[in-house]
Amino acid sequence: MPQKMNPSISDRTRQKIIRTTEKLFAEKGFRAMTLRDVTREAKVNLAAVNYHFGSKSKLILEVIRDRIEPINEERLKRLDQLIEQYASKPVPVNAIFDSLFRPLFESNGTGSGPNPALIQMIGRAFTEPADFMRGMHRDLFRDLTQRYLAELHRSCPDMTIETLQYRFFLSISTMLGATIDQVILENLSESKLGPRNYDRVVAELINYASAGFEQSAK
Amino acid sequence: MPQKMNPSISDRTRQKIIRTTEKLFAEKGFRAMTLRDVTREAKVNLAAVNYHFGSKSKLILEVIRDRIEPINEERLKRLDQLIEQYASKPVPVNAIFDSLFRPLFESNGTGSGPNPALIQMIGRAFTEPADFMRGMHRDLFRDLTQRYLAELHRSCPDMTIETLQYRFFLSISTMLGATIDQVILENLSESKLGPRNYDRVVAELINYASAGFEQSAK
DNA sequence: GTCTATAGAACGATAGAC
DNA sequence: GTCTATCGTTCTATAGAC
Repeated sequence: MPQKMNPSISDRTRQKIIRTTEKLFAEKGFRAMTLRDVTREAKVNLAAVNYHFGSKSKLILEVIRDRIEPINEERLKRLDQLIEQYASKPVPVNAIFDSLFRPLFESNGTGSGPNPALIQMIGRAFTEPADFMRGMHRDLFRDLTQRYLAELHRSCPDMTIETLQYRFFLSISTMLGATIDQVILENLSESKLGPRNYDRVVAELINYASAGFEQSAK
Repeated sequence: MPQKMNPSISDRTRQKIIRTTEKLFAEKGFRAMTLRDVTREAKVNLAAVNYHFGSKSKLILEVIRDRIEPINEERLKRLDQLIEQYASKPVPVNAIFDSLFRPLFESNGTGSGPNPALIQMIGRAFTEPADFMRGMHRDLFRDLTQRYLAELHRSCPDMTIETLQYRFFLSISTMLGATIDQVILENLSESKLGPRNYDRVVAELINYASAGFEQSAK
């Protein structure tokens, strides 16, 4: 039976599988990422995946869950800090989006700066059409969404709930698009936007989404 | 040898394959969409796909290309109309985005109103990680992108080229996110945003992207 | 916990009759 | 142009030795 309580033993195998899964799922999606790919690149035995994780589905679900949960915790932590900081006054929209977007792009999972594979993997997890993903979306994001919608409503009290939901959805879409494939960005721009300048990407994303959400211009 | 010149003969088989491919690729992506699925649902023989299209890859490339090209033509037609309409003055950003987004959501491919499967398929085509898609992205969108970037530059002369590219990329991301999966939207909103209210989606999308792009608020 | 070997199923593609 | 039948490949998953 796989044990999850003692990380000091040699579940280096486990960790190698997780890291390689993250990378290959980000690049290729669920169906195109084969266990043979993963085990070959991680330099572990093919049978190790089923021993440690039970199945391919359970592997990918566990990897995604393990990566997203700390990010969502960090998001809520920052949101709470903002609410405290602004006392009872509404938090500015761009500060709310900062707390929502930045933890994703700063997340590493290993402890050393932004992790492109992880960022891309989370975008992929959202657009992955495999059936077994549906339930996970709800589990991981329902409460978070309600929390952010409530806070945005407090900041934009004149906006109808429906409009608020539409614009929040568009903001999430923008964030996901910025994570999935920077190759598209390179193709579209024919410029040097690609090389993982996440500081700039995050800053642009927060400004863009805030302006789009509030639309005080029009 | 498959013939493409005479649509009056019975390539009803061809058409049934194309429509079913569109639907299943939109739902499941390239790898998870099997030819057995397609031919079963289209009620044609399994061997018909290879007879008419040569291979699974050629099938999906042909379907995507046939659907996207008319949309891109319509986009450029509307953009030209705007330029004429505004004489030599810069075209407002929201009008530019209108010409870019609306043809996608109004596209049908069959001649009768918005086609959800087609809209979703185009979003899927962008996020599809399969290797053989890369070249197609560039073929179909490089010129279009350059054209729109040039026009947006004329409307926002004070914006640096780099910023312009970043924000245009974010606008494309927003559009794609709005096409791919309305199930996510339903999960996130727990509301009745889902039922294909494309008029509302397009209007919100254009306003959102225009405001995000210009950011005259901040 | 790691390995080899393989079962069992599904896939894309094609040969050949009609 | 449509069909049946099947080849060859690749996949997930597992049995069993070490």
